[in-house]
Amino acid sequence: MPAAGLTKRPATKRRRTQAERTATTTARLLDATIDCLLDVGYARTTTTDIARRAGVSRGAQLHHFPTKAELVTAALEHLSMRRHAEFVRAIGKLPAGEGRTVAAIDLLWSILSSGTFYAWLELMVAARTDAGLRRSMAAVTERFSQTIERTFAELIEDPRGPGPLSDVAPFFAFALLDGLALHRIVLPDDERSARSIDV
Amino acid sequence: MPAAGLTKRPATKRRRTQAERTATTTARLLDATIDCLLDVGYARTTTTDIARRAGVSRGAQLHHFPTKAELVTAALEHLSMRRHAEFVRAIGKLPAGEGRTVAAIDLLWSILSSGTFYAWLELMVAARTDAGLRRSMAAVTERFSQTIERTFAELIEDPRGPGPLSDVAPFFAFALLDGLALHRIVLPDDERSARSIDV
DNA sequence: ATTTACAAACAGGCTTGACTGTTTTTACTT
DNA sequence: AAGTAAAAACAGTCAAGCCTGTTTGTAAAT
Repeated sequence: MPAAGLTKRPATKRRRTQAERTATTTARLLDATIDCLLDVGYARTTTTDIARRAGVSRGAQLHHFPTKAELVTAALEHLSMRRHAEFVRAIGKLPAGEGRTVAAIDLLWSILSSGTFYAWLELMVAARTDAGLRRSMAAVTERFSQTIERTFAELIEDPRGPGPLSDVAPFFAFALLDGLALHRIVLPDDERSARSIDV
Repeated sequence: MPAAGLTKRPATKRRRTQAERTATTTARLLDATIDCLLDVGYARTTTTDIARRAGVSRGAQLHHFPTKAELVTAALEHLSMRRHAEFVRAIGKLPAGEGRTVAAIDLLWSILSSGTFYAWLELMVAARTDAGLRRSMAAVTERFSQTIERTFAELIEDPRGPGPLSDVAPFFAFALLDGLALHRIVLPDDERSARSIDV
């Protein structure tokens, strides 16, 4: 075995390991894919454009993601991670007081209003007519929802124990907020009063 | 001038008037457009495919709708009509009793679950990244919502008069149902219990 | 006679994935 | 420890196919 320092890190040239190279290239591609979804929507998202935005050659792109479907699926996972990270990060900032439920809803709303929601929406709608994508989507969404709901459940349990409604409440809240975010595409921000009615 | 009977209707040959021809052709094109949106989604909807489904030649299509944008916009109007017609038709079947509110919500839900909702959704999402389409969409959606809300308002006014919440209630209900319909893309029908919580 | 509806071929542009070649990293051998 | 073979990452070009909108031509209605 050679000196560890030489094979792993020549110090002067800093040659990157394969895993590192793969990681950066794929990350750039996935970020670019999501950016593309946000900017031009799924319909006009092209692999060429993605590669250009990522600053990655077409060859490299096709090497890591042979088909567009694989790229999109991977981007979906990536997106889910991002949404989850956003959520977890924001959770930490929650006030410990009693108005936590309202704060949590507001928090959820701010996340849903952010770009990642619309990227998710683009994929969601595309999934409706794409069986393969729909399967991936269902799995990812399922995991994401469970995580969020679990967090919510342990966050809120003050009011009279687990009633018959407490299990549908998160689902309810999610649907409502998603619906509001959906309408916001064509509506400027008004009627936010509807937001204050919750749980 | 020839005999009126001849110009208008030769009886034996039944030559169709220009207006009739236009009407049938455009109707077929618009229906085909919506079918296409439902089947393959906005991303894979092509004008060629629409013409093929409609059984209309490409030339005829381009004659009536010079560009894809015009076709889609027209289809949007057409779709709005259809949704409204569905709603009005269903309204007539409402029981006159006291449980009308719940019945109305159920009604709304059945409409939103139907195909027209998903066609609307496809256009909605596409509109997010298409300024022109978004304008049309906003106008149509606005009109549609107003009609529905007005109907709802005169339908329900039993509980303690117009409170501060009564104006946002329809908006609230719409957002909730849209959100539920959205989730239904990847989820089979469960948690419909959330539906029974309303107004 | 003129306008409108319909038909069909076509050109230009764009997208996807295949293909060929080059550089960098890892694994293996001695 | 060094050298070499294999594998992986990367680069760029290309062809086939598709989509949109144009153009040219024909039939029917006013």
